[in-house]
Amino acid sequence: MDLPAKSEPKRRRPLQVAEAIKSWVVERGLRRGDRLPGEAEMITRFGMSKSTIREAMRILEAQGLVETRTGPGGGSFVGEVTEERARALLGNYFYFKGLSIDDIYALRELLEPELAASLAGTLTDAQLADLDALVAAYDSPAQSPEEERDQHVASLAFHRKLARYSGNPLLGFFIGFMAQILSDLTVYRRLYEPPNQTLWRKGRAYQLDLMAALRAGDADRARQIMRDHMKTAHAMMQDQEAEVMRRFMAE
Amino acid sequence: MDLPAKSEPKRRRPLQVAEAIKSWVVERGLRRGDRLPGEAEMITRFGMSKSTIREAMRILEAQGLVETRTGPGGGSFVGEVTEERARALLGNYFYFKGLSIDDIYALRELLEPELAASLAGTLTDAQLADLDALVAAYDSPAQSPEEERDQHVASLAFHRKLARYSGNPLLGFFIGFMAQILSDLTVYRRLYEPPNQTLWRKGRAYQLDLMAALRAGDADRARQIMRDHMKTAHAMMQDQEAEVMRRFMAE
DNA sequence: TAAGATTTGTTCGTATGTATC
DNA sequence: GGATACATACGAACAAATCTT
Repeated sequence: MDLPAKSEPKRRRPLQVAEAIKSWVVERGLRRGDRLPGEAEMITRFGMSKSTIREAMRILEAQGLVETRTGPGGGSFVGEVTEERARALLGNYFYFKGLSIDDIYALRELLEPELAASLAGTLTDAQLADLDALVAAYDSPAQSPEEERDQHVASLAFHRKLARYSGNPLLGFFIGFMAQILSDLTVYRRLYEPPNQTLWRKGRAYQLDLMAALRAGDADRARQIMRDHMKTAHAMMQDQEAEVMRRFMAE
Repeated sequence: MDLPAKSEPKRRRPLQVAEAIKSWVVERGLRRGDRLPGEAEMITRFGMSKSTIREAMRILEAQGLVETRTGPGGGSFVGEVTEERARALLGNYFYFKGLSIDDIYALRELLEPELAASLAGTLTDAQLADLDALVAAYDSPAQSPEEERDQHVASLAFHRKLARYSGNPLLGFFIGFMAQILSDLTVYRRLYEPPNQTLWRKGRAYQLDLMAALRAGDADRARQIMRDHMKTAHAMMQDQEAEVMRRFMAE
């Protein structure tokens, strides 16, 4: 572990220590769950105080890179950054950016159809069953605004799950991120009121058609269904206030 | 500012404080540069020790949400998350994910052409001049592997700049993120050796054609040029080792 | 330039909480 | 339950940075 030169200015030491530990993890190719030196050892190795070391660990924890446990056998461990945390951290960036519904849908309309096409015929029975379970939330038309909202959130969960099943981690993350934003937005404001029977019928039809195409391995049809779906969803939300993300995402 | 109940278990207090401060910032709609209470006030407000408060501030700093300065008039301030930091934090997520060249180009081929099309005819003279300056790095064929590498990095900077000029922050970030990964990768491994005259001619031709289409406001042509460009670039890198991102991104 | 004021940054000793055996 | 091993929290003293005069 590189100690920052003892002659370094006596400021921002926690950050320096955090960066040193990061490099150390990379150099050794450490994996999730691997052990890091304990507080006591860090203190002697870096020649810095307990507080400084602890602040460094908080930095790494905040980024999701380490996890810490107390007790015997405890200590700090390399911690894989979860998708949830990555979404939250990226969400903080867009908090200040004034994202619009149009911005999000411009991308969804590009990406979601390709995702659907790429998944056609590749899903396992277990995965298909999971998706069916989410579609089941659409079984009957919503009787109240609350139910309508729940159905919309379930539909976004459907897209997130599709995204996770993608073999492409980048595509999966980008789509999951957008679904998360829309999902939060839907819960925050109460969109989609009042309940709308025609809308329900359409939404359900899309999901069922898509599942059929996915099972059949018909990529072109899956792509086309998703394209139509996105257009409809976009049109539906278009009237909403333009600016989203006026708060930080949950961690 | 919500104080976590004093009866809370005596663990993870810095994290609780950090979350409380986040909510406080959101509730008040604070903007970049707005002042946060000083250490002394936090200590009394939360009834916690200096160390705990400081660890909380390190957490927020690590996420890019606050900045801190010493001295009179100093203190902690709301700090807008920079694009650079957001890229680094998201990069940490993909560090563990084993991203492949194909993953990245699958998305570039979808997104970059639409970016080019959306920018056609919308750029200011100053923006066009900035882009020209980057194209100038391609003026003459590379004489060495180092020069070749510099040219490729310059070309990725060209794409990052295009992305920044996009009116869509989401599209801009996604494209910028991918360019950053490829740029780091190019510097890290020494791809594209030995120098290749034909490649240089092609790369230069793409950039010039694209600039012409952007100036002319010809969206369809810009899209098509970018599409071809992506296909070529993908093919060029396809032989490279599949796995990228075996280190953390620079902050 | 220098001194003083103000605010964060760092240290260290002590005490406490928590999980495992 | 007691012993052990580890992180967690506290607070007072001191260092460093930076603004003002």
